[in-house]
Parts: sequence; structure tokens; C-alpha cells
Amino acid sequence: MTARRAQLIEAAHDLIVAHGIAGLRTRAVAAAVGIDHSTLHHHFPTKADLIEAVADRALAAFRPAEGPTQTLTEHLRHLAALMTTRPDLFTLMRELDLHATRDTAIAALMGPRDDRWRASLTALLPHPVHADLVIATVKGAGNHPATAPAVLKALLDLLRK
Amino acid sequence: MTARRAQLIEAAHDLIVAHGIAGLRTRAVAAAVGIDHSTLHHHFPTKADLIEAVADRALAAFRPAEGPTQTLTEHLRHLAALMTTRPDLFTLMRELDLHATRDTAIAALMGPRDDRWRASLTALLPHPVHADLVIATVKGAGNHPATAPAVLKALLDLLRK
Amino acid sequence: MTARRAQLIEAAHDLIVAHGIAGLRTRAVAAAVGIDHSTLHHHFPTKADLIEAVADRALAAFRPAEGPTQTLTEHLRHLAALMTTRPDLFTLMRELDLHATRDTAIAALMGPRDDRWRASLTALLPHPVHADLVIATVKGAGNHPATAPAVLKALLDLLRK
Amino acid sequence: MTARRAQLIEAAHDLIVAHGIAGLRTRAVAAAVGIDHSTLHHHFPTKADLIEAVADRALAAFRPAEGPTQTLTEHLRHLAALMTTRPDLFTLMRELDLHATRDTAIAALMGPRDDRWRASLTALLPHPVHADLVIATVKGAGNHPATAPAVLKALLDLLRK
DNA sequence: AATGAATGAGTGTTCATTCAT
DNA sequence: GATGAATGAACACTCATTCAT
Repeated sequence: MTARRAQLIEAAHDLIVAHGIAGLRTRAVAAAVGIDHSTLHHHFPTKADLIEAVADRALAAFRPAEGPTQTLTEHLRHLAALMTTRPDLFTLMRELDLHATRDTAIAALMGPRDDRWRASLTALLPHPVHADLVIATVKGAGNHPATAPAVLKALLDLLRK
Repeated sequence: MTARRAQLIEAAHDLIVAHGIAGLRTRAVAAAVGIDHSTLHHHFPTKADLIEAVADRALAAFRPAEGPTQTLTEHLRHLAALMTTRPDLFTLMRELDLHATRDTAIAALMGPRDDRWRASLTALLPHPVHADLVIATVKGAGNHPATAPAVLKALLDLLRK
Repeated sequence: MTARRAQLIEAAHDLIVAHGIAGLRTRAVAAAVGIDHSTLHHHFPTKADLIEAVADRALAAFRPAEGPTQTLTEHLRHLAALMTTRPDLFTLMRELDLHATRDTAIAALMGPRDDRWRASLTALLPHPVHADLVIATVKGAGNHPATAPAVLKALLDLLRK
Repeated sequence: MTARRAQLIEAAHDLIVAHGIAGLRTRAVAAAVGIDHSTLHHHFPTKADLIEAVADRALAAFRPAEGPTQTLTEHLRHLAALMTTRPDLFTLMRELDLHATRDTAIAALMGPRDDRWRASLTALLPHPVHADLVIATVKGAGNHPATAPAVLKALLDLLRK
């Protein structure tokens, strides 16, 4: 059933945010949903499949903010808002970015996303390097959710000058 | 002997950069140095001690760049140079930052360092939030060593305008 | 399955009698039953749990002899018979008594048992100290199963004079 | 030097009483005396040698009470006194008795001692089985140092009737 | 879809012992 | 007599995965 899949993805998401990808235990995911850990393999043949599904869903949550039709202001405001309402998303992203270095399956998910994101930003900014600057800052700001919105606003102000 | 300790720290450093903190195996560290894995515990009672020593040494490598007497230009140039010559240092920092969330011993090392860094930056910049902006960007830029120096230079230009 | 649990408890019992609690190896227990040592942890999360189960079952084997409704003669005859048919039970008891000094979980099992035993004996004997005398002698007699029944009979004769 | 040896035996004695023979760590013995654990092997080639030395010294402490020239009253009074002043000696004896089952070297020490003890007692008692009774009770009484002297006195009274 | 038993490769850690200095 | 580095066998315990039911 797809409902069970969604439950498992949600539980895995929370557990990754709490304990990291390396700290993720399939037993814990199954327990959080109330099923036996061997049943989890019925929905996700392998642990990597589950992690990919989590990554996929998290990436989808970012998509609206990364669409090509926005202004830079809207884009950064949306991300700043997301940092406040969904800091878990950014924690997960950092986990995935780090994991992508070693896991080609995750890299295949994260790479194109960054490429699309960079393309969208390039269209909104005079200098291409500023796209990389925004991406770097957004990714780095996720470390401190408290100051992140202010940091993003400061960057926006600098870029609009 | 301290030479052996240094060798082990170096090997552990490389292995963390290659496989992540979670992927670090004490057996691999010992093998890289050519000793039995049980001998490693003669030098580092616990795996956590070894990781702490690696963190300590890496942090020390950053210290010259974070000193309080510099100009912002010098500071960012030093970091940009470091990103090119020692990208491993930034990979390790991202690992440690992520680990600090869950490991208080690492947090105790990383927290004060960021505090000192922020203080140094605040003294060089008109707006305190810019200190956080620089930190966020530097940390985020470590993801892409290729574009990192250009990103840092772009940030510097914006801040000096 | 509970049958497997019972098998493991039995095997652990025999191995403790043969090599002592300290000499108990979970691998040996699993091997004696013909399963992988990791499967043992499916039935007993920890080695201590297994030992507790062994202690529990051994204590249960004594219970009929320690019931409150007997005469002293019946009581000591039952124990003497047990010493001949099941000397392993007394070897195990000595192991557990010694272990109880250092292991609170075992102490929690052995303490109440001795208390109940002493209470039963006190009801059958004119002087309370004789209850302690019987307990001490029974425990000490376990060292030499060969002479134990005769020793217990001699004690009975002295107490009935 | 023999002074060092005596120190090590004393420390090992205390540690066995505290943590059992199985819980004895040569490192702990060395540390208690203030030397490196590898130096311990200079005085005692093997851990078993150290334990044997401890057993030997403890057995010597009992010898005065087990001499052949005493009366039964003196003998039991001496043991009762020893139980109060040196309960550690009885804890150690129980450890050694249990160990003797599995360790022939310890058995070679404990066996003859029990034989001599039994011979002395047989000379003082009308029925040979009473010798075994006394030995069993003394060994069993060591479990509860608090009640041990009273138990021994009660046994003495019964035997003198 | 779900379970419980089982697996096996691995994981950090322990510890008595050896040996060159 | 003493040390520190090193060893290697052992150890309990973990965990993703498989499979019969």
C-alpha cells in the first residue's frame, strides 16, 4: 500500500534528521510505524531505496521555491521562510549533500537538482558566479537556522545594490 | 611515541575525508599505518578520542586564517587559497559540523571555534549579520571546491561596495 | 519460538556448570544449540538476560523443596536427594551466590529466594539461628556432592536431638 | 625484590575479593601498586602464578586455626573470630573453591588443605561425617559474614551435646 | 502485507603476554 | 627492575538482509 510507504518515508525522514543518514536504523523506522523491521523490506527492498525515497520527497518540497519564473527576492524569501518553518529540510539537505560524495545514487539525485537550481538563479542574476554564491550561502546558512533568514536577507540586499 | 600518534591522526583524517566520520573504521586506520588495530587503542583509548584528535588538528590548521588582526580581504583570500590547496580540510569541517549536532564532545570543539571566528569577523565588518553571512558562505562553498574561490571573491566584492 | 529459548537456557546452564559464569561464551551456547551466535541475541537481547533466565529456571527447580508446608526431615531429604540427582544445580547456585555480590540483577533474584527459604526454615526450627545454620551447611555441602547427603543427614540428626 | 612481590600479592588479593578471580585484571593489580602492567610479568610470569601466590598466602593465614593440637571449641572460635576480622579471607576461599573445579593448579593447593583440615577435625570429633559437616558449614557460612559467628557457635553447641 | 527466526560480516573494545630498550 | 609499544585472539553486540510461514 502507498499509505504505508508514505508513513515509512516520513518516519525515515524524521530519523535521518535526528540521527543522520549514518545513524538511520531500518529497525527504528519500522518501529516508528509499528511494523516489523522485516516487513519494511517488502516496501523498500533495500535501505538505500528508502533513503532515496526520502531524498526524493525532500527535493520535491524545494521545487516550488526553485521554479524558473520567480524574482530573486521571491526566491530567497521563500527559502528564508522554509528555513524557519521547515529547518529539518535543510538538515536533511546537508546530510544528503555530504552523502552524495560517496553514494552515486544520491549524487544522481542531488546533482541535477543543483544544476537546475543554478540555471534558474543564473537567469535572475547579472553575474553567473552569483548563482554559486547564493547556493553556497543557502547551503551554509542551514547550519544555523536561527540566523539563516537574516543572512539570506543580507545577501539579497547586497545583490540588489 | 608521539610520531605514531601523528601518523594515526593523519590516517584517520584521510579516511574521514574519504568515507565520512560514520564510515571510519579503526581497523582501517591501523592498517593504513601498518599496526594491529588493537594497538591503536594503546594510543587512543577510544575511537572518539581519535576523532577528537583529528578535529583538533584540523581546527588548528584554520587558526592562522581566523586570527583577529587581519583585514577581511586577507582573511577571505587565505580561506580561498586553503580551499584550493586543502579541500580536504573543508570536507572534514562539514563532517564535523554535522557531527557536532549529535556529539557533544565535537560540539565543544566546534562551538567555541565558530564563536571566535564570528567575533573576528564582526570586528572587520560594519553589520554583525555580515559575519554570519561570511561564515555561512564559507561553509557552504566547501561543497564545490571548484567554484569556491570565485564565490568567496564575489562575496568580498559585494561586501566592499 | 519458546522451544529455542528453552534449548538455549539449557545449553547455557550446562556451560555455566562446566566453565562458570565468567567462562560462559555466547558463541558456545549458540553452537551447542546449532544456531549462529547472532541469532542468540534474537532470543536474549543481552548475555545478562540469558544468565538471568538460567538463574530463574534453576531457582524454580529448588522451589518445591523450599515450600512452607514441609517438615524439616522432608526438606533436608529432598535437598539431599537433589544433591545426588542434580549436583549441577548446586554448582550453579554457588556460581550465582558469588555473582550476586557483584551483579545487582542476580542479587535481586537470589536475595528474596534466601529470604523465603530462611522464613520457611524458621517456622520449622526452635531457634532462628538454626535456619541460618541449615542454609550455610546446605550451601557449603554443595562443594562435595559425594559427602553431601551424609552431611545433611548428620545435621538433621543433631537438630532433632 | 620480594617487597614488590608482597605488594602485588596484597593488591591482587584485594582485587579478587572485590571483583572475583574472573574479574581480576593484571593491569589493575599493577596500577594499584604503581607500576606498569608489563612489569608485573617480571615478578609473576603469568596471571595464574599471581593467583596461585595469592591463594598460597591466604591458605597460610588459615593454617594456625587448622593445626592438629586444638580442641574443637578453640578451632571454631578461631574461625568465627577470623570471619569477623577477616571476612575477605572467606570470600577469597569461596572464589578459590569454585576455581579449583576448573583449574588443576588451584585444585592442587586447595585439595590437600581440605584433606589436612578434615584429618584435624576427625581427630577431634566422634563421627567422621561431623568433620565434613563442620567444613561444609564453615564454607557455607562465609556467604553471610553477619550471621556466620552465631552459626558456628550454634553448630558447636549441637556437636557438644 | 506481515512476521519471527536466522544469518554473517563486521565493530569497537579488552586483555594477557611479549619484547626491545 | 621497569617501561611503552605491539600483538592477536577473543568478546558481546549490531544490523541489513533473507526466507519460510
